[in-house]
Amino acid sequence: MKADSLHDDELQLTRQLGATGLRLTPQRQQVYDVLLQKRDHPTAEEVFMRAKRDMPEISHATVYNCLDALVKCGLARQVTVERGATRYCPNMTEHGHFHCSTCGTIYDVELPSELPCVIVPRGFKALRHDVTIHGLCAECARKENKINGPTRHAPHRSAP
Amino acid sequence: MKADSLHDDELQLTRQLGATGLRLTPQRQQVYDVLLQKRDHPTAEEVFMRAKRDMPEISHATVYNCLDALVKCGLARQVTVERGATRYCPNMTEHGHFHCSTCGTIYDVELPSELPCVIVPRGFKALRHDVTIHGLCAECARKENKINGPTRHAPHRSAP
DNA sequence: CCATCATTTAGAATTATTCTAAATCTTGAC
DNA sequence: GTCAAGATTTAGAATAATTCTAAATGATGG
Repeated sequence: MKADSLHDDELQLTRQLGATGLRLTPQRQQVYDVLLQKRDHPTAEEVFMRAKRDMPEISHATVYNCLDALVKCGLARQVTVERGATRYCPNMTEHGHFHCSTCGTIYDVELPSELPCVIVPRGFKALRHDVTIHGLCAECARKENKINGPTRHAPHRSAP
Repeated sequence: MKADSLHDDELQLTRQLGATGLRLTPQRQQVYDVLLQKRDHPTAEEVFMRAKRDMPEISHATVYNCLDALVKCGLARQVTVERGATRYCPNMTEHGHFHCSTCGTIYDVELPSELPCVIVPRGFKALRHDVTIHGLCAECARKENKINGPTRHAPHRSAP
């Protein structure tokens, strides 16, 4: 299964890059692998450091180039939940992001299948969307309760 | 009406800052005024330049401080739609943002009143959310059609 | 009036991203 | 195959965005 999915990923990479008029290069493959290996929404800098372990000559500019190429060809998304470095996410299924304001961790969260349509002004052309929930992750919420005393439980959900 | 709403804004500012344990200062007032005067989602740098017109001695760091203070006390939101400088929005009513990928302009868009709940993992505490739609504004969509030839009209809406 | 704490300031420092020019690689035409 | 054209990578410089620092200023409570 592992080998198959690796093969699938590589196939996808070739196909999607090709369809966008971009070449498959060892660097782009390496950057994509890094994204797939640890899906913790790394910054470009973090991708750079991880990619260097296997490819010590890779440069900063190349990592940005590769990330941009992956975004352009539809294999990764930029994730911008707060001021500071942009993060990258290779999960291209429909999902949102939960951002813990305390520890900064970003979690993928499922979005309801029946999403309501947002009416955009006449003539505007909507292509994609991002949904981010800000709040506290379980661990940080627990720690906060210890300090401030527990509050009544709100249901574990949030609009939208 | 103008004077009244200005007065209201200032009252709000004092109240909200106070409730958060922050002081009302001329700089914070000036930065808030700048946000209210032109609601085009300016960057900190743009706020800085506009604030300087009336308050030439104001510094960069102070603008960041003031913007953070306004965000903290609930009078402004950070808007992060893409890589690069964070933008600021004093519209605190429930709304999303439309980001034109071509010209970069950001528009406030209404969100449906009946937003579905996003289920967040057990123990997580959701506090607020951001919805961004990416696409083309009317003008950029029109220009693109001129170049590529018109395509069939998609309905002017987008999930979610 | 004094002590304390918050805020502002200029500018340095740091972080994030983009740019540049040269080197390398790929591809397609011949 | 060989060559030219164009794409990609590289190191490092340059720029942009944000944060930090230490000193000065301002407000508040006793």
